[in-house]
Amino acid sequence: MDKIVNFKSHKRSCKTCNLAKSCLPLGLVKEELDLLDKLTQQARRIESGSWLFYSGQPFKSLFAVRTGSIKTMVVTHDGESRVVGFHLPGDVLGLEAFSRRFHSCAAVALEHTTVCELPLKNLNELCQKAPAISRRFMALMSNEIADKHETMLMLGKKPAELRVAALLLNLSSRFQDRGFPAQHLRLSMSRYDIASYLGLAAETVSRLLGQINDEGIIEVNRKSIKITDMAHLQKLAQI
Amino acid sequence: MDKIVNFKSHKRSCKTCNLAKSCLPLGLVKEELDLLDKLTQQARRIESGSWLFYSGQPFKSLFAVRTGSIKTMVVTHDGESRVVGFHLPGDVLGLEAFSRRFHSCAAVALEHTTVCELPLKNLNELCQKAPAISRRFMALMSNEIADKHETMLMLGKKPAELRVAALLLNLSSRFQDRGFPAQHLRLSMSRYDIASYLGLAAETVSRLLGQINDEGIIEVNRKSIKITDMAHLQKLAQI
DNA sequence: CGGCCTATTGACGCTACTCAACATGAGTGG
DNA sequence: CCACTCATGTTGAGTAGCGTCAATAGGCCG
Repeated sequence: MDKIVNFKSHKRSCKTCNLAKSCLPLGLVKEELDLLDKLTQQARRIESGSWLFYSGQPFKSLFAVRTGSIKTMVVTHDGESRVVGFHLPGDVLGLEAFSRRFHSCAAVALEHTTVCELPLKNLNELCQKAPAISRRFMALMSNEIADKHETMLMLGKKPAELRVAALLLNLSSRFQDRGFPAQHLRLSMSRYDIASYLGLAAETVSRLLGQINDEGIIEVNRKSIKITDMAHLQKLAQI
Repeated sequence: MDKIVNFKSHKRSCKTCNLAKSCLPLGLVKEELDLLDKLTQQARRIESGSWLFYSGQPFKSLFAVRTGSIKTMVVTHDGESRVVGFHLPGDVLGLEAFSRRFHSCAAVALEHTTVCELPLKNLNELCQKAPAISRRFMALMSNEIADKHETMLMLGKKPAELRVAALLLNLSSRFQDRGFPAQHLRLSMSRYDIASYLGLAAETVSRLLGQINDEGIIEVNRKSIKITDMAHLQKLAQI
């Protein structure tokens, strides 16, 4: 019951990676994947709590999560930071830096994590050679914009219980997309991270997880969440 | 004092449009602009309050605001809607639909507005012919992601006064980018729109505008805002 | 001039924050 | 293996900020 979810993708090539259906390679043909493989660097390991990139750092590479998970956060002027996203295997990071040439958020590993690195240097010519890859990038970015819209919707004045329920469902469905049971989650992020992401206090998150637990909808045990009444949870999240 | 700001760009070509420095054409060379011009359709007029596109509509075109202003909003399952963005001349709309092939938000004119239309149909080959245009799209999207991060930061647990001050400053600087005085704003959106965007109640927005007015930092008169103490306003917004 | 929509202002209540104490688990060293 | 420490999570009490409801005022249109 400890490590319910354990993303694995030992393959070194995009062509054979089992995350290909959600990651960059989606929809690309063999020739394009070959180009992509040539560019992709050896996987990089990141310890829990250490940075993949930080806010203000020059934009050198894109990253794709291979195993583990990562949070992205923006830092306010007074030094405090807010979580703006949780990223699972197959997710691509760094897209927000294309225009400004430096990262406008920081990425921190939530656990032992490995990522694939795509140096920007060769990315431009890659896009030129294979327009499909270019379109794939646009699709990823456009998805991210739509995602942020969803989140903004939630952050604006929705009751706290709804927010927590919505996050659980979001993670659940993303786990499922990656081939894992939708009913069992292992939250790699802390209550503080969740609170920051949802615009709540950590105490409130803790209280509400307890409350939803008491209502018999989920079973909470620290990082482990078991969804026992999916329909009811969806009702809480107004889905 | 009524129509302080009145964006004008009568030219029909991207090459001569006075918004080119903030709009799509930014950074493109003559040949690329010619391609863009060939694609761009006759400007379209939209009455105040009517739709440019709505949520769920098939993705057929991108739009660039020429004159006027537009709000984008997402609709929740229970029918209520939230504003996710305000768009001024030179802003490009519809980028969130690239991936899903349908619009995930709705766009509504806040006043008499004209837009340039770029049909998706020819967009793909355009990107292939001129990779710089493709890169420009990516830059616009990446900017939008970074922008949404900023907004999410604000929506998460910032005091109401800070949110209002931050929005005023955001609009002010965007007006200035377009060659208009930073001190005079004409808000084309209603208090309800502002409230929805900031995750507040309309009454709260009204109260806080009044409060900031009483503090001698701005002069509010319905839609017209005059910023009299910029430094103080920036302090309120913690910038 | 009259009706309508938007904005303002006031009173009240509730949600979620803050501060604080406490519990629990993970990691460490003896 | 156990005791200790520290980080993380839980629980409780009190409170402030903002939302809700309601009434009123002001501008804009026909």
